[in-house]
Amino acid sequence: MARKTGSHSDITGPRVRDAAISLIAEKGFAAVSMRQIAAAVDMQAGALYNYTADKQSLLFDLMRTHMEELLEARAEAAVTGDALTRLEAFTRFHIRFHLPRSREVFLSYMELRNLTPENFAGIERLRKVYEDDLEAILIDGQRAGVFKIADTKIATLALIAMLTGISNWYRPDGRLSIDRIEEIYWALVQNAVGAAEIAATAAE
Amino acid sequence: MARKTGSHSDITGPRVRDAAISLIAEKGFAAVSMRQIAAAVDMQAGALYNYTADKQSLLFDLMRTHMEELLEARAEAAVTGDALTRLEAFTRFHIRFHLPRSREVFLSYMELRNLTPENFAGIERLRKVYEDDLEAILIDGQRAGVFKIADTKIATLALIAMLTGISNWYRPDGRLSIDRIEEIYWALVQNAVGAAEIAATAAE
DNA sequence: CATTTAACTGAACGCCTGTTCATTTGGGAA
DNA sequence: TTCCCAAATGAACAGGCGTTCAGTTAAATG
Repeated sequence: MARKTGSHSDITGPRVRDAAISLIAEKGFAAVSMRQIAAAVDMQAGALYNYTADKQSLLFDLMRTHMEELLEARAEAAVTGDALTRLEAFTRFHIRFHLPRSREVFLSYMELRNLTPENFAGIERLRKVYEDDLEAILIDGQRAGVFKIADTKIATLALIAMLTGISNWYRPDGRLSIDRIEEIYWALVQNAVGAAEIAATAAE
Repeated sequence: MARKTGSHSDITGPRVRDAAISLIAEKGFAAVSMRQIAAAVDMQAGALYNYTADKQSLLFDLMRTHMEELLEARAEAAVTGDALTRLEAFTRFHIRFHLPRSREVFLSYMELRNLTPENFAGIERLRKVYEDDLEAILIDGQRAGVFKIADTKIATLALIAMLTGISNWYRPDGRLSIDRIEEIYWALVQNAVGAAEIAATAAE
């Protein structure tokens, strides 16, 4: 046996990537073998090398693609307006983008240490773009007196950690809908940056 | 060669555990071999089996010990008083306990999926005790009208994710001291649960 | 329909894996 | 000082690892 009926790189390529994402998210990069990935798409391990140079490149490609899709989606969902409006847009975007991608989120946060130093630097650079996007909003709001933040850099990391943590417990069939989660976290974010406090004070 | 001069299980045991924590935190459980751990303490791989039944038990012991030390330290640092006071104590305790234990934190959050189902259940049970501790504080404060929280369960997870995220960027020689980090995060936590807002409203 | 090319197999490579065990040696007690 | 046991060694086991490649088959091209 050799080439399979109906086989096409356009079809097999995405299937390989999808199987790799699932397996790596479940077991971890180091714990998943090329033979396991191949078996998941009903192939022999050797055939995977039509789709990736090696195992390391496969991991990097998955993570880079995830980060690029994140930045691209964020750019498309860009919003203008005051800091509070933009913070709300960021919060809701983050949740809506990440919740349906629990495998990729898991993978991207867990497998950084399995990247070579060069590949790691590449991913970190993309991650920093996203963080800077949020920090710019916080700095703006701080300057406008709308937010009350002790340290915008720390607040950025704290908010992203809080929001990304949703992926650790969210289940599509769980107690809370995505809409409800958005509302709850938007309230938490608003409070955390001191926006609610200012609002209450202004209402005096 | 066989038994080494000055060798004692009381000494070698902790050395093995410490080397295992460092290596697993750095590379991940699946990526670290028993031979690598043994080499870090200058032994042969076979000798490790004087200290652990197998590789899986080693991981489980490391994680269980970490969680038990967390719960024990938390019990010792217990504070009575109103919800705000106890929330502050919890926040500061969490930071002070976790910051010097970045390896264990990393390991405990990353390697859950490498536990067998039974071992996983054991660790999750301990984790839940800690989460419930925080949620009890939030529920109390909510009832007393001191906190303004949409969903105490979610707020619990959000706060822990935010606080534990510190371990991802904290460096002992970094820009911020532990004291300063405590202050910044206590302000964020206070805000997030709506305590600051209540305070501001009351000051009208 | 003939030819080329893309997609895949299956075997092989050297190396590493967790774990076991007979054997050896040092430490502590009698 | 003799004895016993704790604490290691180092070789061996069967099996899995990432990766390569000659060979085979289906699809695409003309």
